[in-house]
Amino acid sequence: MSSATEPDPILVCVAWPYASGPRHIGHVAGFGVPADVFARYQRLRGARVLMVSGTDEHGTPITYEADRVGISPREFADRNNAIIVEDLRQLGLSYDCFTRTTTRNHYRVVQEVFLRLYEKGYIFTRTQLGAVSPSTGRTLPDRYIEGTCPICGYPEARGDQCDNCGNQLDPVDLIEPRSRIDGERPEFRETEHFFFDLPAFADRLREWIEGQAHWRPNVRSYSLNLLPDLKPRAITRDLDWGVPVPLPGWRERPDKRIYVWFDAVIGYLSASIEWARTRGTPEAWREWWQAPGARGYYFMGKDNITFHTVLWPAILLGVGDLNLPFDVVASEFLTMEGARFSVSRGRVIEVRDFLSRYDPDALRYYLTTAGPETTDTDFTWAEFVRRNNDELVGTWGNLVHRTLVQAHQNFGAVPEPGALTERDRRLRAEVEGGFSAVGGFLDRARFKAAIGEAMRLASLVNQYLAEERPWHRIKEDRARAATTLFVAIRCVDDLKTMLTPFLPFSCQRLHEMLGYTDVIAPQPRVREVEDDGGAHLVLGNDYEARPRWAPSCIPAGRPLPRPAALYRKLDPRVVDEELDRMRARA
RNA sequence: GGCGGCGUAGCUCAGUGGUAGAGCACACGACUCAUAAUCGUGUUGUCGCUGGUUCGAUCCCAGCCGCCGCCA
Repeated sequence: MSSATEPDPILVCVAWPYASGPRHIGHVAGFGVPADVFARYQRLRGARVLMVSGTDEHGTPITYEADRVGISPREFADRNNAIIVEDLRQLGLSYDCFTRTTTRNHYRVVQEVFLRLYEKGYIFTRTQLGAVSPSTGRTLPDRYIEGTCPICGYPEARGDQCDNCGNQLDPVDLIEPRSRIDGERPEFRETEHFFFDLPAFADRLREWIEGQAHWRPNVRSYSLNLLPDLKPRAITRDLDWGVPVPLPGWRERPDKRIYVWFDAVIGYLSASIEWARTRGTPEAWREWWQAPGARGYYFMGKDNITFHTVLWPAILLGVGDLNLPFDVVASEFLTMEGARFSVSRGRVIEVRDFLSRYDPDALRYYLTTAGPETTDTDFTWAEFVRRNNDELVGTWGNLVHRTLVQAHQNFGAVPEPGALTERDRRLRAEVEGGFSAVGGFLDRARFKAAIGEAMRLASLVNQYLAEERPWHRIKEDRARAATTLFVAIRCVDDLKTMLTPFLPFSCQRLHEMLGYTDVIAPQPRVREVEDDGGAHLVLGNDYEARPRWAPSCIPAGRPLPRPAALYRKLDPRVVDEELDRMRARA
């Protein structure tokens, strides 16, 4: 039920990081941090939020990487899952359930979805020619095959296209084809696959997408552009690593698995179901997936738009009875010191590496204010240090510190105010207006604008202190200084609430410095969950949804502890140190 | 080859059919409570190029140049 006082349920679906290795800050910039800011804000305004994701662990790349390391795909996925879970925990991403695609629960849900679509006639079989490695018996994806281009004679054309002449190719046509893995010549065999009948949904998708006026324009137009060319899409592969096809005669086959893209998007649903089962309320997921007022927000990088605006909605339409996405918030790409992230060239900074030297809120601040929200943006160490020192520490951290130090030293408590002046009231009104201004931006997933407004208000409070000069005034008019500091503390308290979605760690510390004893920024925990005999890691927690998105009522007289700095200023030398590290990896 | 994006002050980026903004950098001033942080004032631009639509375009359209991405 929806009403003005109780917001509708909010489902926050976050793209599933691929477990082929540790993730870098570009990955979390695109979906992790924005999604968490959004989820935390929604909880603060009292909405019931369910935020789900997990590691995406099937697919050919993982089997190859595992082979290279000499372990099984499962072991390989286990390792990376553990690393990624720890990264996300340290970043404070408040998932309700961050799981993985190798759970029994996920297999079951994927197979149910498959069967439902199959029974409705949206899935059919078709025979095609596929490349197979003779020695391993494994299928080779087109881009893992190279050979001489039949059109221009370029000797290193890939199976899907020739980098020299740009023509699209079929691997069967390559002259002297060879595997990029081990150089051997692939065999081409007939193979039968299942296809999902996407064209059957083209009209419904068009009608639906055209109605989504609130989407980011590029997401909407990009998606509409895809529709005229929709073709049936393969949803199985010749592979032994993945979800088995749940049909008689297929289920037992060791060489046929559901294609990773199909199983991964279903993870949103399976993770929601896992969350509900684990907490002993197996039907609770329906509140976010079937209630008419529930809204699903999907966060991802722009490379994933197709899956979230076309493929997944088509699956949902085919299954029926499940809500389509309300918004698909796609971010652009982050680059690193002027070029794409490149693991092989050392142009990369992994999340865990970053967090071993810098605070999570410093990274969250940077990724929100300078991240790829609407256009590609570049991460540079110089800009990271600059924004940390000038903005996070200088404007906001310093406002908190100067205010609390003065209050603590002179009064030991929130000072008792006298009558507020016109100037006092003007500042209070402006800062309190931030709840609707910042909130309005956050409701529309406009994160840069939201944090920019909060920071602008912080500057206004600094300006107010510069004018009122309580440190000077206190010598002749202690009562007036008390009022000024009282006003400033209430503003700081307001800004703390507004900044909590962005900076949960430091705002929780500030919350306590202001004498509160409860938790405003709960953090996720890692725990083991039993799953039909196996166990897997889950990142999550029970977060309260309690309305706190409202002006400060902090009472005068409340004792204040001695304040401590919220943030660390960075030595500009770290820029060169980090650049040296990067060069050393190259 | 098809599709799409981007090109705005030294730098990073906003933005709007009516001749353009923020932060940083830079200069000067104020203050000294505060992690030498803060506050104020000021300077900076043929809004990629060429045409078109319009009374008027940086914002609409076409072509071009440059950078980038996606798809096949």
